[in-house]
Amino acid sequence: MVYDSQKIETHWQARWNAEKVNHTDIDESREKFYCLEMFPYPSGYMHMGHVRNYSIGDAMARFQRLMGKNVLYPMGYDSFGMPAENAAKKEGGHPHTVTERNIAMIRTDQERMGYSYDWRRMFATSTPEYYHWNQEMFLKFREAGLVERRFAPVNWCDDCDTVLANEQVKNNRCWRCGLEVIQKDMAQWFLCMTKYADELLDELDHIDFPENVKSMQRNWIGRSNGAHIDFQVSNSDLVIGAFTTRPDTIFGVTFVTLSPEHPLCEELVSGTEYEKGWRDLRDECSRMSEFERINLLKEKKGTPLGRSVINPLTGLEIPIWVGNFVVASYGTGAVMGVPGHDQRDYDFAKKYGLEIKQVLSREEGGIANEENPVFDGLGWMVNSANSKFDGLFGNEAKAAVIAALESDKKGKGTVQYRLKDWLLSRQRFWGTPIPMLHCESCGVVPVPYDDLPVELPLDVTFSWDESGNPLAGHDDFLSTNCPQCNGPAHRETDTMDTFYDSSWYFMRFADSTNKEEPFNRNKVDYWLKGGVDLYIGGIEHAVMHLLYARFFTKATRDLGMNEIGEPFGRLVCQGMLNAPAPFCSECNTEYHVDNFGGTCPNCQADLGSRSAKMSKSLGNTVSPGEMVDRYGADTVRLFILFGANPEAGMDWSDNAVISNHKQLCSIIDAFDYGIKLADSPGPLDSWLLARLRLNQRHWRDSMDSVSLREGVMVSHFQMLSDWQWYLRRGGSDRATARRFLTGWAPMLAPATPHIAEEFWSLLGIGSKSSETMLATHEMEFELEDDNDLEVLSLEAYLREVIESARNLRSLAERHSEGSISKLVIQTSPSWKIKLAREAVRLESEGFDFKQQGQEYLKSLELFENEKLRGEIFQTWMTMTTGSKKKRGRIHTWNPGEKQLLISGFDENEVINSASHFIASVLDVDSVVSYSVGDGDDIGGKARVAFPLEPGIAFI
RNA sequence: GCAGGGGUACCCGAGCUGGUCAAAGGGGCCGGACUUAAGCUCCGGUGCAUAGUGCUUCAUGGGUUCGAAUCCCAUCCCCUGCACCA
Repeated sequence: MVYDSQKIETHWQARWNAEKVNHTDIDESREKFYCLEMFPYPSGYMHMGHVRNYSIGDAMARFQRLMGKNVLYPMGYDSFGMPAENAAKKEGGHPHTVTERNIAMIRTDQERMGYSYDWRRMFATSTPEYYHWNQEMFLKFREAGLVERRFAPVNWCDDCDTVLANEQVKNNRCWRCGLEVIQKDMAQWFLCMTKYADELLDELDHIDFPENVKSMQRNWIGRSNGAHIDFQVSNSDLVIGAFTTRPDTIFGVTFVTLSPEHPLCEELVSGTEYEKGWRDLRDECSRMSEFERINLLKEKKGTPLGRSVINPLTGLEIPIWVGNFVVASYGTGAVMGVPGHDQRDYDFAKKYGLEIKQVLSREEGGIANEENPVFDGLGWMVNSANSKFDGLFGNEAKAAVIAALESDKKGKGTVQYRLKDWLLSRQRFWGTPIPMLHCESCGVVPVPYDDLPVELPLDVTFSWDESGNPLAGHDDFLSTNCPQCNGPAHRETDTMDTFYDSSWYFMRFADSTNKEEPFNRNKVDYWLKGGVDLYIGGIEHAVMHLLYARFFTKATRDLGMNEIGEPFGRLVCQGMLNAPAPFCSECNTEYHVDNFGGTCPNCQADLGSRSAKMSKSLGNTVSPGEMVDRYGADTVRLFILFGANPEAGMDWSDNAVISNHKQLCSIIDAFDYGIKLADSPGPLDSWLLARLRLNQRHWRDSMDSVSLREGVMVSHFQMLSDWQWYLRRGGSDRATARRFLTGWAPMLAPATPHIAEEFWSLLGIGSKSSETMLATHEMEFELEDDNDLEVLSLEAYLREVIESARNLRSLAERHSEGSISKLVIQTSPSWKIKLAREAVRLESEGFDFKQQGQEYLKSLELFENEKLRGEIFQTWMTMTTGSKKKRGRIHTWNPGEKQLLISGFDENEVINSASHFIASVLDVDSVVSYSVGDGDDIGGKARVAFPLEPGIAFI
């Protein structure tokens, strides 16, 4: 068979399509499997990262179909967002046009790869058919009290001309364009995600996510238990609330520090000599970029406010300061200073000469001394103003302080989160319009359900000259009437964050053509029971998308729309795809591939090469289309899956791609040859079929646990090398080959489906209708035979003997004068075999060789032989207890070898019947094997002959 | 600083519920066969020693054990996330 990948692949893609083999619907009689890849943004052609993502998903979807599961495997497009707007500006068109074109491009690429999506379910989020339901759910959330419109300082990106959610700000820079964000006060729409903070956090303990993802989400939610403590300002009604995780240190508070932006500051200092100091510090902080402010090396700075507060438990007055290290947005923006037990407070107190008080002891009943670095662990309370606290430890101490505060109404135990509500509104065009109106008399009013969807106008022209949101200047869109008073009103022009779209798309896939509601509850409950069974995507969404989607699922559950709770069962984060890039080891910098072979632009050193993440900026990308044209989709898929397990990073290598292509060619040769064999049963037939059964089990286990690399290793490598061994050993039977190939073809399907389907039809099994195609085939596994162990072990024994002989051959050459022409093998004498059987039998009965072994040996008739007695003893010990260095053979023989020993197989027979083969493999003229004593002791090897380890001599 | 994940032979990478581990598989490199010829295909080798058993190896140093790549402790280094978070 000539391997024309283009022809084979397009042929089968057309057939699968025509026979609708990938369509799935609810089938309660079968176990379901929902396989999903993270929603792609259609930015044009598919890139290698996509290829990796989908090749993993498709392999798993196909595998699960072979296992008889009812597989939901959909694809769609997350098509709202900025890039389409920018592209439209560039071209002077509409984002809608750009988006439709890009979707067509990526879909063509995906189809060419042979991914087995149920395309009937495909949708794009930028269509009114989808975002209609975004809007409806928004209104439902609002009715449930989950939507708020608040005036709040928000993160603003000037380049993107919009606000950003907290999650979308990385190192104070926009996650999309990298520009530094600034703070702006604006009225914005929020989704109250914090109401679900506890559930989002606690459920992580029960989800099958990778640890690093869980860890990132825990960090992000950032729950800390502690106390809110009210400090009354002296001679005033004002109260400063502070959050602390260490209420047990309350008696060590010697000052209170406010953030420079704290609203009370101005009131406290205005008109006093301290006002200037505060204003200077505040202005300095606001001028500073966030990057400078979080710089650890930066010095702590503060200024007193000239006022004091009262410690609620001691009644003592302590000064109020302002500190540049206090973050306004965390907790209350005020911190109680405990320099005795907090390093940061200690440094601050030292610098400004504030009092330092130790109130915790390292030992029970001990005392507390000033230490630097400070003691910030849990300890026993000492020096409390109220001695009833002294001696309390850790959590007990915290609880006692909280109880005292609560009874005095001066504070309470509380929980603080780092997680903020989800800032939903964006001042952009290409997103879901927020379905709200602003009425002059009624205020903010929701659009009635019947008037949904609020559609984006298509008669808008984009250009770089226009800044801001085109909706704000579009009168047809803007002006409307208030549904309550029928007076004039204008529409909300903010649109939704696109993460909203991807927060429920996995539920829409269960029912993507529903025109009455977002999705039918029964369908979602069927497909999403236990969550998406396998979700594959990048680690970059660990916090944002995965957290939003989890929140959404819980919120819709509480609206009665489903019963799921957690959207994703098993999550797999695929590793990076790397390719070589020029690298300067001096500057530790990678450069564009154009610099290959040149010198470092910075230091002029010769550039080396290093693997780096594929990126446009380095130019080290590889075009999937080009690779598919050259080698075919199956080769690209095989390379991707065999290159590394899904979670691991992998390096692109042209050589490896070529060698994978060769591997496919070899597999084709195997099928071509195997299919043409004539009836010729032989001794190797049972071995080949036993290997098939063993390989199938390994393969199934590996695939089942998404260890695709191991799976492919069995299906595309081990199976071939077993087949080749069969042929080398003279196997050549039609019926055996057919059974083997029939069992093999389905194993090839997950990674290389086209070639597998081709084989299936070559075998004459498939291709006639959808029922007989491999794509819909449910795999049957041959039961493992009781004899398999022995059959496999016999051949393994032969390979072991050949292996040992091969190793000895080169040594033997050095010691022999002429050239080597003959191999003489002496197998162990029968008494050694008897001992071995005896040892194996006893071992299986749990016999204690250390205690009773020698005595038992002496009881044997064999031991009467005085001439052999020494050797018998030594052999027995080697078999049973072993030496200091090496354990007894009864512990190192594997089950198969033990089986061989017990079965009483004849080593000489095995070797002699394969003598021609052994001779050819070892390049000798003849091979002869006999038991020690039945022939000459060549080379004195009788001595080393041991059961399963014959003496080997070359002459 | 906190948290998560790592450090295995020339490279990538498995193993890591302790013994069958000088350590799978692939790449690279070396050798052989085939061929007119190969960058094709097949076979073999790839820590050192060696007519087999021996020695030294799985970041470093200790420990547990009859026995450690695997378990425990400490140290060093790398990657990722969070971070003057109270």
